[in-house]
Amino acid sequence: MMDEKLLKPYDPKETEDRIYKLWEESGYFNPDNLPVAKIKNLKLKIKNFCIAIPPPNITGTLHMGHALNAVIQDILIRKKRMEGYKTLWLPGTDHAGIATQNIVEKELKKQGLTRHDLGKEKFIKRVWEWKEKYGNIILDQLKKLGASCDWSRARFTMDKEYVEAVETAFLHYYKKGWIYQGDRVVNWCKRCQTSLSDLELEYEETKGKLYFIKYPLKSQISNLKSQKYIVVATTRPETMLGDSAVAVNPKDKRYKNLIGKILILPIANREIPVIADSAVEMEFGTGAVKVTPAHDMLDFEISERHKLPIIKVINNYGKMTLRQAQGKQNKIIEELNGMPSKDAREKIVEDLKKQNLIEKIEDYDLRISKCYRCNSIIEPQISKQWFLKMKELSKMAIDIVKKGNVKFHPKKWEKVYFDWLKNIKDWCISRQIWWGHKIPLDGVDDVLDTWFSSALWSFATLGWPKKTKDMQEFYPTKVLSTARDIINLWVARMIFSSMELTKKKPFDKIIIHPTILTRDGKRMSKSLGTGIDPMILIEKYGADATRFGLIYQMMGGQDIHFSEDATMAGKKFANKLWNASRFVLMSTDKFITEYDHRRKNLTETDLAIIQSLISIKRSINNHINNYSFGHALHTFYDFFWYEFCDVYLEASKKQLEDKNLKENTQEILSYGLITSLTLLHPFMPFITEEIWELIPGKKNLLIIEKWPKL
RNA sequence: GGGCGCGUAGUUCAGCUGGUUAGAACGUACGGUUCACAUCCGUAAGGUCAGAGGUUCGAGUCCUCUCGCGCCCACCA
Repeated sequence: MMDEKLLKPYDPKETEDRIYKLWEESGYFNPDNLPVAKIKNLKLKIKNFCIAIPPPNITGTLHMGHALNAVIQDILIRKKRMEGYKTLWLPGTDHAGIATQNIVEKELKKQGLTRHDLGKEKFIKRVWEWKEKYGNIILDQLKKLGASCDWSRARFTMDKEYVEAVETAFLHYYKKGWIYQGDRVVNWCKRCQTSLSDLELEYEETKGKLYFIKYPLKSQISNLKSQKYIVVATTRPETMLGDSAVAVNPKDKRYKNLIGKILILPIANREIPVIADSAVEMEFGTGAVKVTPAHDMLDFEISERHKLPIIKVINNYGKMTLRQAQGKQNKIIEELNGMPSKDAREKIVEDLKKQNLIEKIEDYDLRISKCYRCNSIIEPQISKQWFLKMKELSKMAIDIVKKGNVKFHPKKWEKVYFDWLKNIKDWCISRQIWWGHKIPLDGVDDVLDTWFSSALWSFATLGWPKKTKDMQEFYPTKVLSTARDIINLWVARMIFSSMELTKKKPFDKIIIHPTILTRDGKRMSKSLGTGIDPMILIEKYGADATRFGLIYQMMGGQDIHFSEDATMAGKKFANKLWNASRFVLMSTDKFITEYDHRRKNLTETDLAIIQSLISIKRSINNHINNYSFGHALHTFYDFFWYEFCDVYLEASKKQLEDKNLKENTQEILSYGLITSLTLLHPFMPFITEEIWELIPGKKNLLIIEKWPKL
């Protein structure tokens, strides 16, 4: 008897939630419930396969990149589960320090409140409320996509056990002497009121000016009578009040006789020395650089070498603070004090012009740094921060990839990784925000860089530092699939954290997936309105079609110029599959998973389709193993539509009427359909499982059906 | 300043280690379809493979240069 369902066209909306529930109730997302986990025979070595999801930030909802990444991981997981591995996909979310704090602050602002109005305790409570809401939305969205994660193991980077892991890691480094506190010039965000690491900056090219300023010599030099001053070039004249020297390159002949001489710093009227330091580029500007240790990283390093005083002239809010700056009290200094640094620049330049101390002003293209979370301009600023020594850690991270024990796919991304690690500076791990892991030392208000905790993700989620069964079974994990923009921010740090803390690598392979751009190749962005919401695609076309659309366009490592047409094609394809299945199920009630093609009495058409099936099984299997998901899906699509449907199904109509051919034809139809559903399941899990439900004679859910024999 | 990637039909892309008249999808045009599917089937038009030079019996595929587009990194103030 035909199932009533088969009379209607395929409806993803009616199907998907029901099928997902079926999976959840089966318990098979949890590796401990899989048939393989019940095997008692000790001789059989159970193979494990684990992926820890890159935890989405709780700042909002999933975007297309998350969706693509989730589908990639789900394909790998579903295939391995069908291959009989004890398979775990561990889900979770990230507290995302600054990003989340900012977004909750924005919410408060709508009510006219700041975080200071609430106070720390109440504010943090608010953030937890936000987390409850959005953390769950994200997990629900992953479910909508069909992600077969073990939700019973879901983790959050600030849950109780995770806090323990973070503290253990910190203390481990601390005891080793790798964590130290010190005054350094760091990237300071005036809005977020915190330090940021170099990786947390974004850069913007802007048109600026290069100011050439004359710094007069205190005394005339006998053999160089014409020399009355040194000209320095700067893009930031307002910082000059904090200068404590002018530096030149020791090899620079132009300034040879001036090294050690004293200059009078204009406006401040302070005496500063001319020093020699090889960090100075002779070719740039005039070859003489003003040294402002409190507001420039290079200058700070120079000042350490030369033991120069550090004079802070801009405060944490970007305003001039000139108590230390002046030599002699003067009117201009008084006026400048408290002024925003931007205004101070104009005022200073104006005054220098009056004194005839500006030689020239040139147009200059410069690159300004901005906060990656709030887009404010960064103010390099001296402050007391915590640092983690990178020397040993970066070496470990380099070695394990060099040896080939951790592999990038595509391989070219190794270079990005190596280049960063080779020139790495110590990691500033403290942040002056409220939302995050507290630095475990008494009396410290700072929190840890959010990436410090993310760096522990692959093992903290499995129970580290405890010696859990999960750590034994699933660590190291097998694959990390992620976006290229966090190779250093996250992947590299995960690798060295793991090498040091667990003495094992965190994963074998790193898949760097394509970035999803708009059809015109622009960045998808919410604020520009160029983004596409994967949930809307699911609503319109269904989750299978959405998955299809993403993967179908994922050819090679090339970025995807996303076109909704592919999603629409996915919906059409789902319908094609549905109708073809209807036809097969109306024509036969056999259940054939393997077919002996050496059997006689086959028509040419029979032979051709059987040979195609053999070849696509192999091809799809290889493509998935090589992470060529797009190619795998194209292979399946072409086979199923143009060979199985257009050719074989059409031919079968006549063959079914022929008594001598009928049985064979039925068997081949069944074998073809069952093989197809199995191969397609990792890509389009809902519809394949739904059709599977209708197949007479099936024993399991498709989710644990055996992957076809090659 | 350094690095990476891309430029193939109107559009989005395949084309692996160089080898027969360069492929697909979508779009377009025309035709068909009561028999699983109009979310269908069939037919057709469309490309000096960015440009120049080179290696080769043979290059979209390898090398060099040029042009165009995109991305990343860097302490030239």
